[in-house]
Amino acid sequence: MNIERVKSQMRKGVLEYCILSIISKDEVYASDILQTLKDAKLIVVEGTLYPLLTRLKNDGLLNYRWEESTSGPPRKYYGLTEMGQKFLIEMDSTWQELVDAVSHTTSKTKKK
Amino acid sequence: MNIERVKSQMRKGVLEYCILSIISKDEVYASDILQTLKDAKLIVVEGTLYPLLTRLKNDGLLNYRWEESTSGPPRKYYGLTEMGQKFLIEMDSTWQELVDAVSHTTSKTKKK
DNA sequence: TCCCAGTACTTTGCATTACAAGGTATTATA
DNA sequence: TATAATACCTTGTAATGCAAAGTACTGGGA
Repeated sequence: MNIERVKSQMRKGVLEYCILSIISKDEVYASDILQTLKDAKLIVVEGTLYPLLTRLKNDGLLNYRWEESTSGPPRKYYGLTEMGQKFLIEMDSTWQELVDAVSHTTSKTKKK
Repeated sequence: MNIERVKSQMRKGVLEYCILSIISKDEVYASDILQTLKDAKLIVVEGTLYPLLTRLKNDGLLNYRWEESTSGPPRKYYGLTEMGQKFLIEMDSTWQELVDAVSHTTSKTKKK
């Protein structure tokens, strides 16, 4: 048991939420997402992100278009589907409820 | 993909944190913990909680003492070890950092 | 032309763990 | 003795983050 494992565990739950949110703001491709998450100190690696994007796409929350790049292979630019937008709104509340629940549970007041 | 699965995923990461926090406030046994979590709308079932308590105990964050009950089998009352207390403090920051990271990532402002 | 570096996307295998479901043990009551 | 209530424990499954390795496209230099 170490604090890194805990951090990783906590990240897990919010990854999809953050990724959908990032995509909702801008059409982006995988490396953009990695960079944005890294800027926010949410460390994620390729092996995590790609399968997750594929999953979200298969679930109908995302779609993408190929775009040629001048410096390498073509990129997949992702965007939210209508369903993805609705889902994101639900996730907003879900996250907020969790934050409230945690702050309730961890408040300093003793019960009893 | 459904919102329930997402909720469950988000819960995962904070369960240990919440449980340590609950135990830090009071010596409690499993049913107390379940009730407290339920009150905070963090749904957890026995099959989740017991293995988790055992894990935290094996990691040296918790200890317990048996106490006779007047209405059934004896109960395990859990308390935090010194190490558990230190760990809880680290988890406080970890959680706060995550909340900040998420709010940063999901803020409405477009980058670019 | 052939190789190499850089970029981007994909796949495989593993370890962790929440949960459902069922099991064991103790006590009180009928 | 049953039965019910309470409490703790175990097993099997599915999901999934991550490390590591693989595939594929582009452009520049020998």
